[in-house]
Amino acid sequence: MEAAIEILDKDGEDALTFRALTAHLATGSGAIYWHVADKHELLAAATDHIIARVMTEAVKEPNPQDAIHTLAMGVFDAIDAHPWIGSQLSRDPWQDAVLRILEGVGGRVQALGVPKQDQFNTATALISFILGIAGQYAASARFVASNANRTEHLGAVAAKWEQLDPAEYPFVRQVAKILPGHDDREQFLAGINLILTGIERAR
Amino acid sequence: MEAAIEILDKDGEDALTFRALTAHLATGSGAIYWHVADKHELLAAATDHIIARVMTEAVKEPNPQDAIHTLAMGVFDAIDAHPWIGSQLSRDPWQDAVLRILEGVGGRVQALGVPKQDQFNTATALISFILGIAGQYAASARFVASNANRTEHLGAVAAKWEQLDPAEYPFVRQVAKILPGHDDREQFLAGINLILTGIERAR
DNA sequence: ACCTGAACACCGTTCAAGT
DNA sequence: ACCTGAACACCGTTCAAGT
Repeated sequence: MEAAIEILDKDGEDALTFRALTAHLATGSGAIYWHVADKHELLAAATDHIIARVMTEAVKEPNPQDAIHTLAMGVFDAIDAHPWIGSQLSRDPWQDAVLRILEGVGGRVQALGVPKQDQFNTATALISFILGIAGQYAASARFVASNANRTEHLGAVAAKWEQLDPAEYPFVRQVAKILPGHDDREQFLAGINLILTGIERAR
Repeated sequence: MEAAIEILDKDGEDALTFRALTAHLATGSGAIYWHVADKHELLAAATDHIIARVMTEAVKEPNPQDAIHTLAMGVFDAIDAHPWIGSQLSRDPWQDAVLRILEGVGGRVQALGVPKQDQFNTATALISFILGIAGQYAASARFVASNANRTEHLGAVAAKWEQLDPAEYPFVRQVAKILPGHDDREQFLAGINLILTGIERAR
């Protein structure tokens, strides 16, 4: 598990192959298959390994709104530190790691006083948003390895957006100016707050 | 393009290989590579092909809230009809198809009267939620081919949830009862409405 | 019970050679 | 300009054989 995470963190998700892992552990592929059913289970276990730590740390917060914040930011930071988690989370909604997040979010949704029949839809809405961000963030990370060429990459995307047809893409052209300077973290928090406001209002 | 979509719809995303496509078109792999850079571009083009149609159909609606509804449901229905779109959308946030959705959503967010500095975060929050659902829905579709064993599959998931430790997973155990009977479409709409309520309130 | 590692059945992609 | 298809450099997974 640790060896797998090490490879994923150092060289990205494509670098984790059974051959790379067997080389790293000086073993045969059969040895790994004895402990894990397939590659998907390997990735899911590695993801759960990290998310589990994030969740237990976020448990302390007593205020439900704040708890959802810390919880969501915990997931965000985990994805930031290990971008491959983002792809894995958005790939399979029923893996253990997602279950942990659902429990954490769901508990706070309950504490928020959301009526019982709305709790499932409310919690999964938050989860969907978080997983959506996860996938997007992972995709960005795949393009840009270092933070140095991140701004460069966003600049290139923005330049492409500004060359779109003004009649067809007025909005995209307008936000192209904000894109290179925008803060992912703030953007994520804004989304969480939007949903929290919706929850509060609906209640 | 049509041949690729045909294969994807009939046998799922794993079935689209260059070998399957060349066999279907009675050509060589080089012929495809002449028109498309790589597999990712092929998938992105196929996705854009379908999303483009959805978007132009949703343009008519004058009321911005209703427009966001039709637009989101259009994407949802497209994923329902072609589950591979879900994976593809959540994989790359900067592909053409996502840009189309962003423009559609962004325009309505503007029409909703959201202050200029909040429009980007608001529109991308909606996009993130939609892409999050896209990934999850595609994952479900990967597990269950027909709708017949969908309920069966959800029942199995729910049964697993109910066997979790009551102390650690109280919320998940509680919603396990609702899971098998729940309606994805309604769940999706509830999420959209939650965000729309948040937008309205913030304004 | 757990590990070895060759072998199998695939992939995406390239590129010299054709028309 | 566009296509052919063999060849390359990989994959995940299996399984007889070992300890």
